[in-house]
Amino acid sequence: MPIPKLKDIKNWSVEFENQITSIWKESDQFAFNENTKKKIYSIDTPPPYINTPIHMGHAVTYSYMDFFARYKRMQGFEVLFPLGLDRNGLPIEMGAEKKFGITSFVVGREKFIEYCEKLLAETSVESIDSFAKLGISFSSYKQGKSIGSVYLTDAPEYRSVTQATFIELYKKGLVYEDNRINNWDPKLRTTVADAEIDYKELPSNFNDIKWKIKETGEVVVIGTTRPELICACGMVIFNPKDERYTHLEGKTAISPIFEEEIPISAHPLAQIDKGTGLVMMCSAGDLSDIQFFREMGLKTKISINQNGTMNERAGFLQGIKIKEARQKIIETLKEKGLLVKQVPITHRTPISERSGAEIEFIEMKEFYLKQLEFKEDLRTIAKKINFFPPESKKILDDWIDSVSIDWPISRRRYYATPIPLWYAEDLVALPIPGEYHVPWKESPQEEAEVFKAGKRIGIVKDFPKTDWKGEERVFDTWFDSSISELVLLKYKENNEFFKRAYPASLRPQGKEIVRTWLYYTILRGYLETGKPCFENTWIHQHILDEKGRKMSKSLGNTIDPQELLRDYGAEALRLWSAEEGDISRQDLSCSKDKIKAELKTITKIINVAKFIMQFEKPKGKPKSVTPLDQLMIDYMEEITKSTEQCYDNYDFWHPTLKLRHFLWEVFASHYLELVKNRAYNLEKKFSDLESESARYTLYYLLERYLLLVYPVIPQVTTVIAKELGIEIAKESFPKAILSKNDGLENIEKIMTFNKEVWKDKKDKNIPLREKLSGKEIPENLKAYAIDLQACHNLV
RNA sequence: GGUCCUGUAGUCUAGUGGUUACGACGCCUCGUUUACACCGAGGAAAUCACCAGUUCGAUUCUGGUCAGGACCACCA
Repeated sequence: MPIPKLKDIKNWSVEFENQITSIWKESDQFAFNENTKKKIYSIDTPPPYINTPIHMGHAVTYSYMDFFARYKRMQGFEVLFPLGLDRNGLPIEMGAEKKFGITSFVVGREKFIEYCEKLLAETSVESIDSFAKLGISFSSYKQGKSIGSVYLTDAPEYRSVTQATFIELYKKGLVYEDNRINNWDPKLRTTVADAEIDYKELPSNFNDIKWKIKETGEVVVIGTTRPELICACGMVIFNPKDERYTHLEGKTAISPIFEEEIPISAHPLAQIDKGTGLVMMCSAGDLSDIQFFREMGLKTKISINQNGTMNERAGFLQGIKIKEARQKIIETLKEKGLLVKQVPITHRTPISERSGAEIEFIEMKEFYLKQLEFKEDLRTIAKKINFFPPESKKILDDWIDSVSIDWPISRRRYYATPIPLWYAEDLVALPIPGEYHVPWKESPQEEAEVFKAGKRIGIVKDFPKTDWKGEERVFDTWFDSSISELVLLKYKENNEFFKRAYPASLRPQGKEIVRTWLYYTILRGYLETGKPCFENTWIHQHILDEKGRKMSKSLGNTIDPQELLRDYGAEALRLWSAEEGDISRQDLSCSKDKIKAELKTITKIINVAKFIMQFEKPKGKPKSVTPLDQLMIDYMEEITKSTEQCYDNYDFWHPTLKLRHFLWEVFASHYLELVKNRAYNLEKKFSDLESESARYTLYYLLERYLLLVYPVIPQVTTVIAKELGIEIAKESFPKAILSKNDGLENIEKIMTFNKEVWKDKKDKNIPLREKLSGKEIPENLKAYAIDLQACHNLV
C-alpha cells in the first residue's frame, strides 16, 4: 500500500501509520554503511528481554533513542542504531519452567536447554513489531552478519566474544577461583551477585537462649533470629561500652546443645539495646557476619548445604531444611529449658531479586573477576564520560565506592554462556578464542592451550591420553551484556572498524541498572581497551501511572503500549513522550487522555500544511519581504537555534514545548489569520510582491517547522514533506541564521492587539469579518498595519 | 540509619526576589468564522506543603518540620 496523500487525510489515523511503518520496517533505509566517510555515531541500545512484550518504559525510552538517532543523522552522522535482543539467563529459564511446567535440574541440562530454545522460538515477534510500529529507525530489523543487524545475546557469535574476553582475562591473571562465602539462592541453586539481592522486612522471632561461661559457670542469655546456626557460631561479642558484660572479655562461652567452646570479645558491632546485647557471630548468618569473620580472621564454620539443608556440622539437624531445623532446635531448646523467651520481630531479610528465595550464605568455589584493584581507575575513566543529566553520575560514583568484593562471574545455571575451560587433575585447558565453545558436552580443541599452576605447558594435542572434563558452570548474564558495545562495534572481528568506531557514542539506559549494566560495561571496556567505552551516557528515570505510582501487575495500573499504539498511534505516543517532561530528570506520569490529546496537534499540523499548500509556492525568495513576515522568519531562526542547543544535550522536551506553543498560539492563531488576506489577495488590495512575500514566508515557516519536529514525529512530517518535494529523512538539520532583529517582543504585542480586537467584536456582537471602527493601531505596531487592518477589517 | 531528589488549580506540570503565577488534560458557557468542531471565543478552579529567618518585599533564597520517592547500608 502506498503512503497516503495529504489531500486524502482528514484525520491522522493509525491506519496510515501502519502503512508507513510497515514500509519502513522492510526498507532498510537506515542501514548502516560501514564504508561511510561520515563520522560514526553509535548507540549502544539496551537489548530488551524477548520473552515479554514491551512495556511503557520501553516504548517511551526507545522513542527517545529514536529522537537521538534521527537528529544525529540530520547532523550528518552515520548512525549505528542496532536492535538487540537479550535472550540469556534466568528470565528465559524461569519462562521455560513456567510455560512447560518443568524444573531445570530435574529434566537435565541438555533437555532443559531445548525447552529454553523452544520457548525462544515460540516467543512471538511482538516486541519487534511494536518497535516497528513506533517508527523506531533501527539500522535494521533483520538478523544478519552486517554491522547494525539485529543481534541476539545468545547467538554463538555473541557468546564467542564473551568467551574470548574471558580467555584473555584468564590469561592475564584477572580471573581467579576462590573458596568464599557466597550469596546462595537455594531455590535457583546458584550464587548471586550483591546487586541481585533485595531486602524485605519479614516476620521472625528473636530467641533468647541460655549459654554457659566456661570459666565462671555463670549463665548468659544471647538473642538470635537464627538458632539453627548455633553450630556455626565462631565468636560471641558485646559492645565495648556495655558494662553488663565487660567482665566476659577473653572468657569462653559454651554453646548450648553442641557444647562448643566459643571465644568472647568486645566489638562495636554489637548494639547495647539490641536483643540482650550479646551477639553470636555465625559464618552463615548474613553479610555482616561474613564481613566480621573476614575481619577477625576466624575460620568459617559451614553448616548449610547447597540445597538448603543442614550438613553434618549441624549434628542432629543434619539433612533437615533450614526453616525446619530452626523449628526443631527451638523445640529441643525448650525441652532442655534453655529457651528463655521468644519475641516476634520483623527482620530485614536478604531476598533473591529473581526467585524471591531467602538468601543463604555458604562457602563454595566460584570464579571471580578482579575489580577492587581497578576502583580508582574506574573513577578516572568515569570522569571522561559525559553524563546526561550530569547529576546521574553520582549513582555510579556511589556504587563504585561501595563495591567491596570482586565480581563473582560464575553461575550454576543452564541457559547462558558456558565458561570455556576443561580440567584434568591439575591441568586446565583454555581454548583458542574466536569460536563458540560448549565444554560441558564437547571435548577441547586439539590446539587448546594447557596450563598448570598458571603456567602454559603446551597444547591439548601434547596430552593424548588425558581425560578432559568440561567446565559446567556458566557466566553471570551481566558478563555477557557488559560487552554489548564491544560486540556492536565488531571487537575482535573487524579491527579496522573497531579502531575507528570505539568508544561508542552513546549509552542510553535506566537509572536502576547503573550499578550493573553501566558499571560492569565500564569495567569490562576498561579491561579490554584501557579507555572509556562511551563518550556519552544518557540516564533516564521511570514511567509511572496516571497518579504517579509505579506500574505493577499487582496494582493493576499497567498501561499497555500496544494498546496505545492501536488506539492513538505512534506519533501521538512519541509526541506525548517528548512533551510530558524530561525523562532524564524526572519520572513521567502516563495519562491516556493526554496521549490521545496529542492527536490534536498532529491534526493541527496537517491542517496548517493543507492550508498553506493550497497556495502556489513562490520560486525562490522574493526581492523583499514585509516587516511582519520578516519578524516571523527571525522568530523561527531563534527557535531553530534554541532547538539545536537543546537537542545537542539530549533535551527534546523544552524544544517540543516551544514548538507546540509556536504552532498553536503564534503561527496558527495569529500569523495565519493576519496573512490570509494577503496570501489570497482576491481583492487585489496588496501588491504582487506583498502577496508573494506572504506565500513565501508561509512555506518557509512550514518547511522549517517540519525539519525541527521530524525527529520526534517522523511519520506526519515525512508525509507532508514528501508533497513539498522534500525527502525529509535525508535532510540536514537547519543552521539558524540569527538576525539582529530585536523586535521579537512585537510578536507578543501583535497577539495582545489581536485578542483585544476579537474581544471587542465579541462584546459588541460584531461578526469577526465585519468592520470595526474606532480601534487605533498602536504606534509600535504601525509597521504591521496593512495586515492588522485587513485581518480585522478596521476602518 | 545514611545520601539525594521532589512537594505549584481535580490531575500533570512551567516559571520567577517585586503589579492580576505559564500551560496541558479534564470541567462549564457561548459560537457552525470559508485550513482545522480533533475548531474558535470566553469562564470557574492554586492561602505556589507547613513553620521560622534573610529582605522594603519570598511561591522563588536560608534553616527546620511534615509528606512522598529513589539509591545506599553490618541489625545478631
